[in-house]
Amino acid sequence: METVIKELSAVVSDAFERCGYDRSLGSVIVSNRPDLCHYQCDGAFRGAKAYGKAPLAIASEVAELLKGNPVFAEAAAAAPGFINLTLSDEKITAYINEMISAENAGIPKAEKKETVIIDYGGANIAKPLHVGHLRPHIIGEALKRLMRLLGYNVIGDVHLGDWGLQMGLVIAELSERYPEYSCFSDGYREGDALPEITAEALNEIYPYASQKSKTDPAFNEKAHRITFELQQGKAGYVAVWKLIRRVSVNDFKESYRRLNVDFDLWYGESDADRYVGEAISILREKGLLCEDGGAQIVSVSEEGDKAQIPPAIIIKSDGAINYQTTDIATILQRKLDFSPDKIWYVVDKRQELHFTQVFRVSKKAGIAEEKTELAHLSFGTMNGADGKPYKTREGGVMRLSELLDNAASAAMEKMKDSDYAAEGDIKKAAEKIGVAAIKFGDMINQMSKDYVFDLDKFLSFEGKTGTYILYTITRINSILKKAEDSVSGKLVAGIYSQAERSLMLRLIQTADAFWAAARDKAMNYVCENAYQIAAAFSMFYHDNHILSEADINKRASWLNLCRFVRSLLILHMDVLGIETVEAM
RNA sequence: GCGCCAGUAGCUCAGCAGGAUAGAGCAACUGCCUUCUAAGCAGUAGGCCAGGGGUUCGAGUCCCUUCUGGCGUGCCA
Repeated sequence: METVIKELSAVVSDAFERCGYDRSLGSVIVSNRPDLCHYQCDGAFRGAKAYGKAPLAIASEVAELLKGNPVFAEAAAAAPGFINLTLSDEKITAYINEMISAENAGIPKAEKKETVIIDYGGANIAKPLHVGHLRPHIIGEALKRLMRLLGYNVIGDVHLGDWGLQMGLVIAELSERYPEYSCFSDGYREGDALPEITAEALNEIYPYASQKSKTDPAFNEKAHRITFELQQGKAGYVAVWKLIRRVSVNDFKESYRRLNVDFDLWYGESDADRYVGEAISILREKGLLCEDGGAQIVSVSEEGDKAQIPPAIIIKSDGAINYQTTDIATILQRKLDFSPDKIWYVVDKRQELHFTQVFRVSKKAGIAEEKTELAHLSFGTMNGADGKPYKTREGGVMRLSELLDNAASAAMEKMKDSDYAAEGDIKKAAEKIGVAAIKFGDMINQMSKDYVFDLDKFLSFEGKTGTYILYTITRINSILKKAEDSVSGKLVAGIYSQAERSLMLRLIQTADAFWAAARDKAMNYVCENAYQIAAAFSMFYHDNHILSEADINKRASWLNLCRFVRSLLILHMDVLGIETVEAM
């Protein structure tokens, strides 16, 4: 299937061409005057100058040709030069019938099955997940699902932050607390006992060590040395590091399970370590590497830069590598393993300069091929109601698990009054509703902007929320359950009401919304489309009583429409990585 | 200082390659449950799209500029 916009654009472009105009003028958009028409074309304005004609004259000529087409109930030129297109009920119905019988609601797939690596998550293993980790995980997961649905070969990599100074800091602190363990000395042998480490302990140790390094130069020096020695493979440090990594990742996985987030690759910065040597040799061979103040750097300034961009530091003066180096080595690794067409990084916008440096070095050195798209999909900060980075009431950083608990218990509270939720499933459903509220509430915002995270707003479960979508689905479930006649998934028979028509017009925009989301890497389009469908359904539901409908055909048609709306909403939620509930 | 990003209703945000009358949710006010879940539906009110200049037949959208805010700015990640 083709999306409606593509299909209509082709029809209108043909008409422009037959009238002697350039077919590029025939692009169609969804009407912004739904009172006048469903879709519109503004090409006559653009053609007016080139052809020396009034826009309205061109529009009229083209509209005249479109009039006979059964796709349209009406195709008319409107002053000062719009072409207004109203679809016929037959066309709307036929399109939806096609969607119903097609795979994935007929959303077309990409022409080429390109490989896309999405690097998202990126949590630092030195400490547990906090609310700041929410965005990269859920947005990355949703993008992965969207691109996969659209026919791309998508690889999600968690890319843990596990190879930098933060590890040196934690190990240095542990060595001072547990000096008796051999892993902190040269005498470590494989199998020697290691200190007990829990995620809870890391939550305290890392901030403590980080603070200490700022006031205690000797400790700071030690942490840097340990970082270097770890990267050199010193056995005791590697053993402790592996333990920390295991403990943290296990802890992360619990939150990932709750968030419905999963990865194809559980790599970290450390996994690029074996490519660091080769990456550095390439930089050296190409003559890009130079020494500066004891460090090995690569200059990245280019003609046309508005400001001097600082060089990438490949080897620090203390001998250790930093995360620019591991990110460059990771690009090399990915090229060798997957030869990706695109690598997308879902990372905080504050790292923009870092990625500019990494991308430039990689392209200059040929570590990334010229045709490979390297993109930093930056997201904004999650702020509290005061406009500053989100904190708990006590001023601390809220753990991600705590946030999820809060959302689940608020949903639980609400479910208690429900007559519908099955007793045993309430807890499960409440958890899903809480997660849906959080994820939808986040992703409906344009990702690059900072946004205000208002917990109460998410937990109110009213209005334009994930809960609204889930609620709409449960209402449909309820109808379908009560409709004893098992209507086969056959076709919609006709259009009986305005609310129904509006709903159907929303449904047919889905493929365009998904493709626009992929084009702009904007999951908020998918959220918005889901909301619009649910809202249109609610109106239809309110205006038409389905189960008491006496006309057999009408009733069957409506039930099928309900069934399709449900599956389409579930498809939206699935792309967003949000699970739905049977009843609530 | 320089660079990047943002500024749309009281609040939180949309506005998907410049199109016709700028939309939604919340909050406020009015209605609607003896028929499918009221976590809903319908309605009222609320805007010099930060200010100024430009490009265009047409600007919230593009360009310049001022103001305000956030972030970044060579050995943290």
